[in-house]
Amino acid sequence: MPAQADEVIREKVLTVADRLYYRRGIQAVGMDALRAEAGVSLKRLYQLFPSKEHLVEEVLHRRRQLWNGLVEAAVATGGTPRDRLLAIYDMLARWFDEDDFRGCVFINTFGELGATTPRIAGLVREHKAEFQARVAQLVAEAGGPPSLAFQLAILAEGAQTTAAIAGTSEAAGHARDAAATLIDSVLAATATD
Amino acid sequence: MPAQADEVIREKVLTVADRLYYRRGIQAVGMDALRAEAGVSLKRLYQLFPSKEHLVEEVLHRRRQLWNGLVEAAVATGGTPRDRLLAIYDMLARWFDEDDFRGCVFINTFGELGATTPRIAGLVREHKAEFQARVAQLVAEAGGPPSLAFQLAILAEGAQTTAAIAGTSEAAGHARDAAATLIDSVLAATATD
DNA sequence: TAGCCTAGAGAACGGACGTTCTCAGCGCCA
DNA sequence: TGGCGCTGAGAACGTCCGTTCTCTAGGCTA
Repeated sequence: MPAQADEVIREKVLTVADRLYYRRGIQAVGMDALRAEAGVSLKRLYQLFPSKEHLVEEVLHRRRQLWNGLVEAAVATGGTPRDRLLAIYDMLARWFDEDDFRGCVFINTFGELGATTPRIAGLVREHKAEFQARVAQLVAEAGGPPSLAFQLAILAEGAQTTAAIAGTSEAAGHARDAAATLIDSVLAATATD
Repeated sequence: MPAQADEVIREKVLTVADRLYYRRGIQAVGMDALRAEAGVSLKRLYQLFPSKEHLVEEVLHRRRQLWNGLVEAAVATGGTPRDRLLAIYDMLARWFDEDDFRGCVFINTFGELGATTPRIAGLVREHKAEFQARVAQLVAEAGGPPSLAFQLAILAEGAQTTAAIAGTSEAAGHARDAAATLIDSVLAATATD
């Protein structure tokens, strides 16, 4: 048996790394813990990923795609542009309620490594910029101005941070309510133009 | 000369630790770097603080008092309750514009140590709860409901996170605008009751 | 002046971590 | 069958960190 195909092992390692990093923090999870949990030899680990930093970057890349998928799934529910924007906060509420929720990976990673690892800080910045751009697109479809998109993105960030630290999911509902108020306020104003 | 008084050295160490921890992250700053920067012997360091964790807790305690002072100073500018609430976001804008701004210490520390050090996670939670309570008090004085206070607090958190990651200070202005909209929306609604 | 207490400088210790190396075992092809 | 190359297991290496220990020098008291 030629061991498992590289791609399968890669996925396994990335999945395990994502779970452990998210639960305990990146610096707290050594390559050896990863090896043990994933059932892979250290040699193979370093064949697949040249260094821990490369591995971390791939984990973040996967998280980014996962996040984008969640956003698109929420937005795809259809309805009015207003509904589609608010669906993002409903998605947040479901996420916050998961047992192992511990905040936004990117915010946590920025706090842990942003100061010492510029590459990682850049990845986090790109991810957040991408989300902001998506929100701006949805806001534009709703006929709202870019400033509303900024406000809605800030609400989403604040909800994630607040839910993580407080350990409760209620922030999602409050953010949703605030978003609805902001959207309606702006659309009412433009409607009267 | 009996060396400097303990209290003076304590302050010096705490000031240096705060600066280095904020700039580089806590785990990235060893006790030896602290010793070098503060010009104190390791012996004295461990006489003043029994462990690194105790030192970190004191640094966070000082940051909490500093933050509370900034909030009170902003709020003390007077004006209507609405003005006093919005003054918090003006304070944020000034803070974000400082050269060495790198986000909220508590959010960063939660991301770095929250998963592994429950005591520190607790301190962060307490700090954020205290801020929320203060906002709730100001909202109550403005005649608004507790839900508005939640929304305003989420905006403040989101602004801090967004400004830190993006490296720009514009989030404060957007958060302020959103806060004004939310406040006016609620007060208009209660005014019609 | 003699002895003692304290402080500072830095070595030392124990452990953790990222990364590399060794070595024994096993499949594969000539 | 015999050797080659790859594999996994884990030891080893170099470094760093939190914490403690040692040693030396100097000032204060008697």
